[in-house]
Amino acid sequence: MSVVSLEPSAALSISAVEQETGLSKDVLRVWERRYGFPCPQRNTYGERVYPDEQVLKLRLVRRLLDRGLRPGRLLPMSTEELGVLMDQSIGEATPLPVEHDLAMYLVKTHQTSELRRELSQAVVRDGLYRFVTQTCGPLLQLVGEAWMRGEIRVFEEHLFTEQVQAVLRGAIAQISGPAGTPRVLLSTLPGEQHGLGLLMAEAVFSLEGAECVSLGLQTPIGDLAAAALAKQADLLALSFSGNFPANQMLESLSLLRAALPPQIGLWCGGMGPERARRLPRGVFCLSGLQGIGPALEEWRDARSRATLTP
Amino acid sequence: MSVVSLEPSAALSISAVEQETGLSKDVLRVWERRYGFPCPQRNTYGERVYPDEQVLKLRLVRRLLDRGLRPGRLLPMSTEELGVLMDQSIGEATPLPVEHDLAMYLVKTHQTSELRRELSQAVVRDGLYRFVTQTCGPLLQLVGEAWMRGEIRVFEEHLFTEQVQAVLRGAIAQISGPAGTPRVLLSTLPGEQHGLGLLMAEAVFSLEGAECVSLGLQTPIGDLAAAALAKQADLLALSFSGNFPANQMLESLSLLRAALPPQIGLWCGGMGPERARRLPRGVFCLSGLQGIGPALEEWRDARSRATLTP
DNA sequence: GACGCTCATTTGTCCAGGACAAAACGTTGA
DNA sequence: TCAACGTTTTGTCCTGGACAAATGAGCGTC
Repeated sequence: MSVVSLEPSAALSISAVEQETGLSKDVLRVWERRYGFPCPQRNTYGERVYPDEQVLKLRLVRRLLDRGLRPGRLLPMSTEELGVLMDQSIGEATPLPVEHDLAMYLVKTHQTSELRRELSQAVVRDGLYRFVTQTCGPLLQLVGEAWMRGEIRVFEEHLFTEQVQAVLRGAIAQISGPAGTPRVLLSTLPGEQHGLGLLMAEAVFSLEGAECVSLGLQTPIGDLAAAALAKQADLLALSFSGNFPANQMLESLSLLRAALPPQIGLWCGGMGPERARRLPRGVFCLSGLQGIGPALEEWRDARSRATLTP
Repeated sequence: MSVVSLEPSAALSISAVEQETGLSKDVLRVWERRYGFPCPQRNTYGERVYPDEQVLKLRLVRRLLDRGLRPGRLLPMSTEELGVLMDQSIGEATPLPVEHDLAMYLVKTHQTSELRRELSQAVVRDGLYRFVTQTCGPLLQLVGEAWMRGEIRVFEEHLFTEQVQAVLRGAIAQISGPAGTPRVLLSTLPGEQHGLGLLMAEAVFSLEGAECVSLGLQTPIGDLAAAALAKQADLLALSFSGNFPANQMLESLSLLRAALPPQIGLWCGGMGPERARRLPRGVFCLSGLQGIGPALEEWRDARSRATLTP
């Protein structure tokens, strides 16, 4: 009945592995039956006990699954082969501008206040738009990749996130005016843990003259539709990180499109939708933060045309 | 294979109920076997389909479980009887100051910018300390209770949370100095979704002259220990909402206490620990936000005594 | 009355292995 | 390039039995 994982190098129960890897118990068992991996030992009571290396491999598999690879192909491979695949899909480490190098250094040495100062300076120096698109976005990606390569730990990513969030929220508070068109409702779907993408989008939307109403993270679908109506939003914008399960994203977008009145636009952005082949009808995919400006322009054009020629 | 919950009044699959209620599939099935509740219908494929009312009742049961009651007693009861129990454990609805009434009205009518203005004014008028302890805290509880009674919807709570968060973060940014004693690391455990408690604590800690480093929500246990060492924290402060599973809280706190060097204090606060009978040795429970000041004072006393008489 | 012990009961998790829908894939034809 | 269709892969759900851990009750001791 003990559930939680404990000592550093202890072997884990099936529940603990479920938590660690995000793979359900059913999946862990059925993989073992079908592919022969994982092949946990058993304790005295016949319960599965997963050695650390297998958990590591499972985590790798999980990441590659999220990138569209399939279990039947991945599970027979060795940990090394999986590592190679992973490197390929991450791509070459891009050469860094100096300031990004500095930021990564500050993250790795936990110099949070210095990091925040650098970021704040960058906002003032470059302006919010360039800060978001050229500093924030790339940095976020760098940190994410460094985490995947195991170069930084979770808490270091958290420290980084907090600093960026503080700077961004401060900047947004300054520029957001009371009114504007269109009125944009921002949020993420349940399960999405990452909020920086949303915050960056809010910054750019505000800069482009839209009125932003953020619901924060993880709003249930029904509530998104209800909120859009209640706040009389023109657009509903959703942010997806790269880890968000692709199936769930597509399914939820379909449901949401159906639940939403047709005149309310449904836009989405982030690593999730950019990797998707095709989105449901009536769902618009923003191509990066830079795509927000042109998209808004087009929306306003269409709107004024519709108003002028009824 | 379809998983996600959908239309407003649709009945839910076992996976959806697991997500909604936090009760595992195994538990849902074994309760049905043992107590005859829940008693879901079946779809064409023989899969369980849970009507809304049963999900509602399960949610109630879940809450009461977290308060120390036991399944064998709760499950045979009717929804009404459970409601009575719930009311008892919530306590009488406290009479509201007028300003809280106004805030609740603004929440229910989705007047977000008005709400934010009111909150900002309150900060300036009453000072941050009184704002946090006398406005923010009680309001948060009111909103939570209103949600439990079904008076407000999830998205309305989200809108509220965003406004409070914005105001709090703005205020914290202004007061937080670079140094101070003790150095406090703040976060929540994985699974904790609510961040306002943490933010309020950060505000009070900062006001009391401590140096705050926030890790944001949901930091894994191992990373909390690592972060405390890396940032040379004096205290690790964790926030728990009332929904957080009591068992998990106690178990995690034990683990954490063991993983942390003894000279680093482990403090916790929020609805979770306040209801707990007894916490693990070496874990200190803050009694509300007002408890932070005295606790810090005592910590500083103990510290200076230890330094003076080595 | 506080504490420690044992024993019975309650409760959550785990297991096995079968079943089946939905997603992904591959092929064909327009 | 796209649509339609059969095949394979894959995740989730099912049943019902087993058992350890948590809880509570009863009892004796300090």
